[in-house]
Amino acid sequence: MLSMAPEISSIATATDGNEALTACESFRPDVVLLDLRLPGSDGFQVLDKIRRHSQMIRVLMFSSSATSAEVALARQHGASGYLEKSVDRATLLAAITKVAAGGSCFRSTSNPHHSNPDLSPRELEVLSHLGRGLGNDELGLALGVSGQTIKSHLKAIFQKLGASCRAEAVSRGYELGLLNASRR
Amino acid sequence: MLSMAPEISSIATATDGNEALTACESFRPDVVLLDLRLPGSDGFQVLDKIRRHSQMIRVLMFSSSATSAEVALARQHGASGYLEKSVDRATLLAAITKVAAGGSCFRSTSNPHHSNPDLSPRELEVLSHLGRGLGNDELGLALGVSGQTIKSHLKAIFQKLGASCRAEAVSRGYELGLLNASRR
DNA sequence: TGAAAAACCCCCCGCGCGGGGGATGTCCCC
DNA sequence: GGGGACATCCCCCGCGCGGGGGGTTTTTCA
Repeated sequence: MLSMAPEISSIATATDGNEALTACESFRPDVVLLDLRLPGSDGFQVLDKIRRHSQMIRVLMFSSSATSAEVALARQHGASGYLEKSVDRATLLAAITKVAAGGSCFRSTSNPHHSNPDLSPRELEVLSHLGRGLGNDELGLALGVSGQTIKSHLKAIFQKLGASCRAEAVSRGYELGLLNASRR
Repeated sequence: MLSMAPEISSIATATDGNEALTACESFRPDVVLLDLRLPGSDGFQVLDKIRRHSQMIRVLMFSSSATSAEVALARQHGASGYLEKSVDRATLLAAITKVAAGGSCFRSTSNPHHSNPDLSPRELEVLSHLGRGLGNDELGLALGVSGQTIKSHLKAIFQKLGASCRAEAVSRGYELGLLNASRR
């Protein structure tokens, strides 16, 4: 996959953690694609060592499965992203270039058009009220629609933002500049 | 506190002077936060050994109390700063980055300007992970405690922030400056 | 040295959230 | 006229959140 992408040069490969570490020292890559399950050692340990050795090297975790706990751990340990191995070529390449540019990429499997999460006006309005601690019905009351409608909007919001719950949607709202702490 | 600061990586911890010394040799940190009262040895002795071993490593003394004699001693022995343990999060982080950049920080008493609904360090850490869409058990996994403990912390967080759910807590976190959108 | 705060863990329980199916009507634009 | 995005509304269902109790141990600090 990588060899066919003109904007990416695959400069080294490794079959275990030690190889990866020595390769990092030798070749100083911009991005490391790191498997979680490695022969002999834990992927997170390798991640730690790479990060400890150089903050310039950005690490993209690459695993066959993605439990949210593992994704959180990866983020905590300083990974720049987490991808399932099942992702398609375009998603993988996009993730690598994004990470290389200093960005992060933690959930991209289901939503290929995540670069600009254009929420509809109504969805933005719902999002802006999410941080008030209201239930679906109360929110519906505030916006003049039924609670079921709020649920529908929320489903769309979650998918577009790559969120799994209201709290994450709010967080992403702030991260993406859709929400602003000063205005309320 | 440190684990939540994106610009700072806590690369090692030590429980006594010897551990600190070996850790310094192994990890070559930019800055060492050094407690004055250490089990077995005097903090100043450890400070001397670190400085003797490498002038590149800058040491920030960290003590529960700060007599002016101790502060003066710390300066004489080559410490780059002296902080009381009661300092707030912002002061500590600012001091570390300043020292890392080659500066020094010896002012003991700091601003009582503390309008924050003071969450405990652990509560702040939990709050900072709330926007990731993790459940209580997953969150506990990420922080190394049980899901029940997360629930307990959340109860306290909700009460202190006046929030009724995770989403509202995240929102208040951003409003109060406890969370920052620029962390990645 | 002792009280207070913080961190940790456990129980029960109701119900609302989130995820899976749908449907309908309105715009707009090709 | 038909396709697409948007907005509205409905069903079912599992389970995890939030709220109410109860604890212990460790750390902090006066």
